[in-house]
Amino acid sequence: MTLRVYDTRSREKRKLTTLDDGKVRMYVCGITPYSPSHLGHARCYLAFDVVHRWLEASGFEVDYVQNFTDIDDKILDISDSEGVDYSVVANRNIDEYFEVMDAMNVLRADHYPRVTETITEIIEMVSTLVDKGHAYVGGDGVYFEIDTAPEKYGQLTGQTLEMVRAGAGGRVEKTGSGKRDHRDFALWKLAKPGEPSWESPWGAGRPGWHIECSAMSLKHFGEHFDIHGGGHDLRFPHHEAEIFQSECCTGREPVVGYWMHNGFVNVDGEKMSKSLGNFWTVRDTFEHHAPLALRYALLSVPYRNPIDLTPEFLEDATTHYDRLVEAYGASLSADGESGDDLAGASERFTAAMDDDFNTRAAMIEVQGVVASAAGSDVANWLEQYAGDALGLLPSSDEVMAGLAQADLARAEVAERVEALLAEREGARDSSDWARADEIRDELSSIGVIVEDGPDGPTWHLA
RNA sequence: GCACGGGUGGCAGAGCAGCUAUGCAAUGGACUGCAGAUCCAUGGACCCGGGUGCAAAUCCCGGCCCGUGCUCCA
Repeated sequence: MTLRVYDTRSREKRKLTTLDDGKVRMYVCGITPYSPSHLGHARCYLAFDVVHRWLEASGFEVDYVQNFTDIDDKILDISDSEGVDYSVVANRNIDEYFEVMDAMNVLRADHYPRVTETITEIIEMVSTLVDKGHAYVGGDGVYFEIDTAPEKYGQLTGQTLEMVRAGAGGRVEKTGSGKRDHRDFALWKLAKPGEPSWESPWGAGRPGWHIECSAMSLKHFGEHFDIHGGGHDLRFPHHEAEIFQSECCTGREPVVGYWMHNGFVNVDGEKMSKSLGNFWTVRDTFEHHAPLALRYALLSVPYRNPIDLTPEFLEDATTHYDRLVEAYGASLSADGESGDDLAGASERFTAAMDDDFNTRAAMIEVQGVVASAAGSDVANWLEQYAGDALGLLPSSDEVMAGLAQADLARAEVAERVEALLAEREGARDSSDWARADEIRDELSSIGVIVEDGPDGPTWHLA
């Protein structure tokens, strides 16, 4: 089996070969914590959580770094309006991020560097770029000069310098007053009065948006690393800017072996975004769907494709997720094996995941196993594939506790239900359907669902 | 406008050259007083027009349509 990964830069799936055999260095652009996490964040970090898990399942040692952009214009806007320090806003949303991601079984990365803890390295990197002539000091900050490395333009998006100039029209003119060329981008922004700032050779200020990722990856991984991930929208300008910064700083290229970009979450066919006002936070979604059901939904489309989110889509996923947990619970409680041959499912699952992490195809195999008979072998299979690899299962303790609780709840009403059912059977025997249905309605009103079968009625709690 | 990606059954959504995708829904049957659940079965799709193949959702060319990027964004 060969793991193949789609690389945005070469626009093809390539066998994964890493700098050091058996080891993967992976950097994923993290959030700017100025608001609670939304479903777009969930999709991204879920996607890379699966990458993380599958790389480990495939025997790689993974060093996973994900940053927090904890100082930024939007954070400052909010901290100003609330009259609190920027760190209050950032920390609040970082805590929230971890809470919702934990709930969705997202494994922790190895490092979560923050911009404000990487200032020294950022200043060093900017200094090097200035020294090498790739950056200049403008009136309001330090800028990277695109024309010093024009050959690096468009590696991820295919755009040329001329296209960007023509296409962006007048809109870019207003950004960055100290730029020589509108395509240049800020490495260091000088502070305006009252803004939080750090001392630098160019005056007090803070880092531009792009430089942090270059500085952090250099700090943690060195001049080259294997996988760089992020949302599709980050390809330009953010990731192309990183290529400029990192490669011009170290002189080593390419800085990244495989660029991976996840597709968007859409609502009614349009990108979900704050500016369109059509976004849902992760927490909102938890109101109606279990965290792992949401995970199920977001993994049921391959990570590169857009997901068009609808209530039906989420309900569908919830149905499947419930079935998965039910099958897992039944298999945990089962004596003996199912007798089904699960080898084919394992093979197809592995082939699917090896093909650029095709979670959709892999989950079809999970659905197949879910539909098979209960047994300890099924429980083991589900733990390995649906659980460890896809992160879709609650712990066995949790599932067993859930079953025990359900038994308890059932026991509490059992006596009364059995009495009513006995009366109903009497009514049915004498063909008194009105009375029988009346009793069924009564049971239904206290949350008991009655189902008649060949061996008499069975019941369960709604 | 330019760049990148996509257009598959009622819906969601895989497949990306030859073999039933799958799920939900639908239809028929079994079971049933009815309902529900379950089981079995069935139908139904590849945006349009060319081209290359023995063979094309699948590759190539040309349209049309949609999304994203070109400005902060996962």
